[in-house]
Amino acid sequence: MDESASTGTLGKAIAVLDAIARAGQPVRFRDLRNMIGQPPGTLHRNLSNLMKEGLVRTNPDNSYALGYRLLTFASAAWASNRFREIAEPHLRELHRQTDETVHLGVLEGLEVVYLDKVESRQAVRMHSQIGKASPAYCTGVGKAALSILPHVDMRIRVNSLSFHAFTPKTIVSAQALEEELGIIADRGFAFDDEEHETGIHCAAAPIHSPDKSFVGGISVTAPSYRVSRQQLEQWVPLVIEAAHEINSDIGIKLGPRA
Amino acid sequence: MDESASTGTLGKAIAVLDAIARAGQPVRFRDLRNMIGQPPGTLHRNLSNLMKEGLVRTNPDNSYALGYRLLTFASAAWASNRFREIAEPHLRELHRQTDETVHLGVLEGLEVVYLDKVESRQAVRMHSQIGKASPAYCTGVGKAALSILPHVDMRIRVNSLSFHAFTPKTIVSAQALEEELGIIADRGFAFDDEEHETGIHCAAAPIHSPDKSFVGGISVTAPSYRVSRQQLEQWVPLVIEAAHEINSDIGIKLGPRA
DNA sequence: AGCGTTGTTCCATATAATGGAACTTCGTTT
DNA sequence: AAACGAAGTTCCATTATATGGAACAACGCT
Repeated sequence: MDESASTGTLGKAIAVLDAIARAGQPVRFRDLRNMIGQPPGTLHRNLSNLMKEGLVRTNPDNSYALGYRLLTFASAAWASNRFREIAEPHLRELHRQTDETVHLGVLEGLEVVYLDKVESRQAVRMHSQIGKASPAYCTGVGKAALSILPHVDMRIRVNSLSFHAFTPKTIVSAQALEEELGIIADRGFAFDDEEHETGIHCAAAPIHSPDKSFVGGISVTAPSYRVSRQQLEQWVPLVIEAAHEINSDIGIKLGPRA
Repeated sequence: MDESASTGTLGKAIAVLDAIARAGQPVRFRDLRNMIGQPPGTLHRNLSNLMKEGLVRTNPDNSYALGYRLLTFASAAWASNRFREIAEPHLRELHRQTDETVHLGVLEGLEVVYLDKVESRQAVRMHSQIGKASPAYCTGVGKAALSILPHVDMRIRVNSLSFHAFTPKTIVSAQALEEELGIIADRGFAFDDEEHETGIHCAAAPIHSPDKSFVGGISVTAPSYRVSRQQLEQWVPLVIEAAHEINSDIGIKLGPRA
């Protein structure tokens, strides 16, 4: 695709942040050198600047990790997000109806970023999923969102994907995905049938702002062993209804042009 | 603090992000111009670059908001944070013992950033507090953390504070704060007696890595109407014990030099 | 203790940011 | 609806900053 327009100095600095994020654990200077080919002097200065800004911190063993200020930015981003705010009561209602985990996600390029989550038992990590980015092609929310894109846009994205078989059921070809998206577009909802994680399936429906500047989806997720496919199918009308209400609310609360 | 060393281009870009974050709502181009005095061309390019990087997004009405990628970075920062991970079971235990809200925070300059939270009823917004930055001088965790800093460092920070009386009980002078921090340092724990928010008080204890590269605290917070000062005082040993265990675990799990 | 590796500093050069000004677009008023 | 003013965008010569090779320092391993 056309990534022609460069973001210059900022891009290099963010590339460093991104490398640290992708590592998923504290990384050493040399690891970063291997991940992004910046020369020592440059990398060192980038890290130094990022540290001064609080976006990167060091551990005593000279390993680098993401800084706490990122949490502060994310907190602000989350708290001020109107779409999330509008969707929230509907997520709660959907959760009340199903007693299963409900997600709100937004399409960002080829990925879905989860904006909110309501889950039954706060069992494990409540917030761990917020902000998590997952591939759009193997998640319910992602497929639902892709399905409502203008055809040209959708094809461009589908054709720039590189597929990975997370499970035996993961869709791994552009043709198969396009076909699936066509079906989803027609019926207005998507299933994720253990395509991202074995034992987990979900039903999802797309949401969007009137002008499609915001495209995402909501889903009800459950473990296959506990919730049957039939049960999931019975929830579809609820998911769709919630999605429609969110769309309607966005139109009302953000104005007709939103 | 000595912020003398500039972060150049990156700093200007982050200043834009920060301005959007501080606004707490979508802002227009002209608002940003007023907040940070960047000339139109420069501001426009900064915004444009930040958008290409996914750190800023636009609403249809040309207002700017924080981008979703910030959530992804924060998610990674949170998930990979060893201190938080180590503290977590102790936060849960403290919560089990008190049945009130328990916080973990880290000192960042003059502020406290909340890294984790365990609360009784997941009533309102579970994650809303994670990543939130609050002034160190009027929060239990903040005062506890400040109290264990080397004296020089502490004085520098205290003297660069600008105080704001959030409530009638807020400490608003460097002298009073230093005195309070001395008391806290001696006894090893802090109270926040409605200093940040009327009707909310808490008991806190400092935590830190052996080399003080990480300095923070934990607290039990409760509404004054429901939990008396006496009750809070009875919890102090529990808070201190949890803090000691966290300190010990950090020493063990991150190695003696951590 | 010595050596190889990892991380840091320096500086002439190349590159990207700067910001004034001209231009376009949008929203508002008459 | 047209005209006006304000908001936002583009352009480009100038200036400031990033670049990265190389020399240097610190660390950790045997």
